[in-house]
Amino acid sequence: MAVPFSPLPSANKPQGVRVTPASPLFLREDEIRRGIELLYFGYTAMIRGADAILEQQGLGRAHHRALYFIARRPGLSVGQLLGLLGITKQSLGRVLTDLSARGLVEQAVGHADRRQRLLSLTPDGAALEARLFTELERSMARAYGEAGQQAVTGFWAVLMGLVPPEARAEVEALQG
Amino acid sequence: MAVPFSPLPSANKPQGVRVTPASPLFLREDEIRRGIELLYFGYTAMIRGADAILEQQGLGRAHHRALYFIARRPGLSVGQLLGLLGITKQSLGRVLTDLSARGLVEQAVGHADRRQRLLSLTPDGAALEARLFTELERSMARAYGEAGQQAVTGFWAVLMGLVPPEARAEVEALQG
DNA sequence: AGAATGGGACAGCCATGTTGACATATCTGC
DNA sequence: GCAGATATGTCAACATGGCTGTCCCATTCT
Repeated sequence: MAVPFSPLPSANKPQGVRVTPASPLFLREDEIRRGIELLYFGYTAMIRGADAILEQQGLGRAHHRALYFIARRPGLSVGQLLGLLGITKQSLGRVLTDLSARGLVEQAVGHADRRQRLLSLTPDGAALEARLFTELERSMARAYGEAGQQAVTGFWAVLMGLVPPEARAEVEALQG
Repeated sequence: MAVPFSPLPSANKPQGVRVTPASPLFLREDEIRRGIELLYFGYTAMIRGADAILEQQGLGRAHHRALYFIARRPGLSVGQLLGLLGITKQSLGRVLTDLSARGLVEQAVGHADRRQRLLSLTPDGAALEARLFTELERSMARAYGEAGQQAVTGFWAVLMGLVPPEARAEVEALQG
């Protein structure tokens, strides 16, 4: 995947973003609220980038989430995807029906367990997911680059801390 | 506001969370995807905590967001809230009508400009917002505590980097 | 006075979440 | 091999919370 900086920003020094560092009393209400707000605005800013592409395809964010995870773990089962998204069978069913009807997602019968339907992207689906990913990547790479390598580690650590401990293994597994 | 740790965790050492640090090639696709996924799971984990309280009140997440920002900036105008939420007048109108009808939000005529409606929470509204905030705080404080002070600074820096530069001033202003 | 602005309200549409019930195919344990 | 559990799909119905378009009123600005 293309690295959208050439040359790479020097890895350890924050570039454009200056944030006031967390104080030693970083559990005060103000600093908690700062985190809540930045998480809200940062999250919405990141996903908003893909909306134009989705709209032009007549798809929504729910379709994007499904495409994303199928791209990330090709061959995952419907049940696994359900677990990742945390929605109901019906909600996901509509989305998968749409994506199959448009020829973006394929289903294969499970090898070990023939009840399972293993999901993967068709070439068209993969192409669309790549376009969508490029949008997310643009935001995220800029933020990483501006903040610096060390900040990225902290970013990951706090976010992983937000995930309930029971659910962390699943997130890690996705990234193995 | 109660700090839910006593004593405070030592401020500089990550406690419970171990994340593999970002590599010097931290703009590779894998590390971008890791950020996207952690942002998604972290964000949803944080807000999910308040859902039970909202449901028991017959309110939704849209109501929560409005309550949150009115609590954060009492006396803000409808237009300012509209700008923060990034939704349309109609969508916000429904929410504000609900909240006013339940006696959670009050509107006062603007002092400088009498066309404006300045929003604030009633005592009941403030009490509900405090309960909701406590839920978010619980997640966030745990994550901060596990990750450590330095990680929190990095967390902020990356998130601020995700916000488009034109919008950063508004986020900062909220937190001034 | 006339235009622009802040806010409210109508009707209606769409995406995406929910519950509950039920059907089918397949697997697992006894 | 049969009984029960599991994976998936599907139907109907409903709620939330976005959206558009239009119109209106009060107020402010020029």
